[in-house]
Amino acid sequence: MRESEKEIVRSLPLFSGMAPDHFEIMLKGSFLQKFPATVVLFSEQDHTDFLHVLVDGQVELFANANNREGTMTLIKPVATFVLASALADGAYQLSARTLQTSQILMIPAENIREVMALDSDFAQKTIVELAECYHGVVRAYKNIKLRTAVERLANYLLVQNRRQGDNDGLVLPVEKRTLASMLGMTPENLSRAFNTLKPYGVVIDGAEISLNNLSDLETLAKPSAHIDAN
Amino acid sequence: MRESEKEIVRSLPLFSGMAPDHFEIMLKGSFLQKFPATVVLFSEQDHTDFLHVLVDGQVELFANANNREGTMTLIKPVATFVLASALADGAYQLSARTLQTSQILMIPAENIREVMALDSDFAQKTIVELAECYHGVVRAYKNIKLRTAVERLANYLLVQNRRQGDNDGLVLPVEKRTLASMLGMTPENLSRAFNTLKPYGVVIDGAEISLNNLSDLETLAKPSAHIDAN
DNA sequence: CGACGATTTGAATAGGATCAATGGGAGTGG
DNA sequence: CCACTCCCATTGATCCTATTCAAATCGTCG
Repeated sequence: MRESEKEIVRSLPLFSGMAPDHFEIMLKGSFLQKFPATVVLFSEQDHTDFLHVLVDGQVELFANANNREGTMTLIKPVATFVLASALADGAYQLSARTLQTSQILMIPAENIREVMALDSDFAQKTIVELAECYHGVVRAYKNIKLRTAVERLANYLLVQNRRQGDNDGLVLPVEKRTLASMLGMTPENLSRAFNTLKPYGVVIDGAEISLNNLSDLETLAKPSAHIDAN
Repeated sequence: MRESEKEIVRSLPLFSGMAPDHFEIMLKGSFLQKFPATVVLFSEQDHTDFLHVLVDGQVELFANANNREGTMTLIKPVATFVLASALADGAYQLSARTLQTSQILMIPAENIREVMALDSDFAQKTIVELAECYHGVVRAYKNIKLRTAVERLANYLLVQNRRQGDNDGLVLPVEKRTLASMLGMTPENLSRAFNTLKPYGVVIDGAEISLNNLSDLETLAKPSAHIDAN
């Protein structure tokens, strides 16, 4: 693993502020792996002893049941995933596939536990990270339970617009069918939802979306600090 | 706080095995409070510095958005709740109300952090508890995203049947309207879902449900170890 | 160019919500 | 003890949202 890659990992809030020797203990036995796009990394029923860090690329976490499949979340670099599984019983709860060529750092869960015992500051950060993962799922759960498909899309657009610099527009970071699955609808329904938003100033050109009437869109979306992420 | 009540709290996996003096540190400044039924304990936007332990009674966690309300989960004694909020930023993500007269122990979050630093075994248990909370929400999220209302009800009945001793029947632990909200449907739709399940051996008599054809019900429900809790 | 998959559109259907009305229990007060 | 009230639960009718199936269009890439 190159120094530059180490620095990328170290820049995560979870690892920043960690003593260098603790960081080295953690990386002992870790390995950085490169995967092509569209590869299934693991399945719900699998078992893991590694914390994963997506260093580069894009990963989709999804689940299957009753012959249906749904995207649960999208991971963008740099971020950890399956933290809870690695720290608890080791059972993945979700399947994962790469959406793009991706580099993933695998850290033995045992190392995490070892450093947590040595470094109570890191233990605290791990707790906070885990708590944030929890809140993330709670948000997603509220989103799908309390909003209609059009509302979910409208709020998604508002969040992306904010993240991409408040330029009254955004570029979709994933294919529309993946977005549809993440928002809990079919691709056909996503297409119709976009049409429904046209009167609210939403103009679609492939993956590029313009938002020409934010205030109307917000009136429809009713964004909530308790559901929508930053 | 009585010794008998302390023992109840101590019986939780999170606190069992904790050294007595650590347990006392944790309880310092804690208080046990009694609430009548139908009382809102806190709201989504509130802020907390306490871990809550439901010692007796029943509590519903719910959320509001767009003039809608939905039950997120039901807490039954003895269990902790809002662990993630207490340990992280202190923001509740959910509102809570009592469904019955309830006794709740409030433990200062600061105490938890203090004992975690002293006792790495407790820190590890806290992590595991938090990871299990996370997995619980992921299960709920998959449940609502991948199953229809009838399937969710069928699986709920199978889980309750198992929990209540595999006696081909069960007693609903909550009012049907609360169950409906928890399963993500209207009371009317729950009523119809029960009717849909009649051909599968489901007989309803108030809160008492008989399951007279488990194998057909399972065929419909397609229970999954990755969604349904134990 | 041709093939393949993603996206969009249309039509029909299903799942679920809403509105309205009725039945049924539990609790209250006379 | 009984009547009354209130809220929960059920049923019917209708509407709306979203899925399914089918077909056409668009884009990308070899």
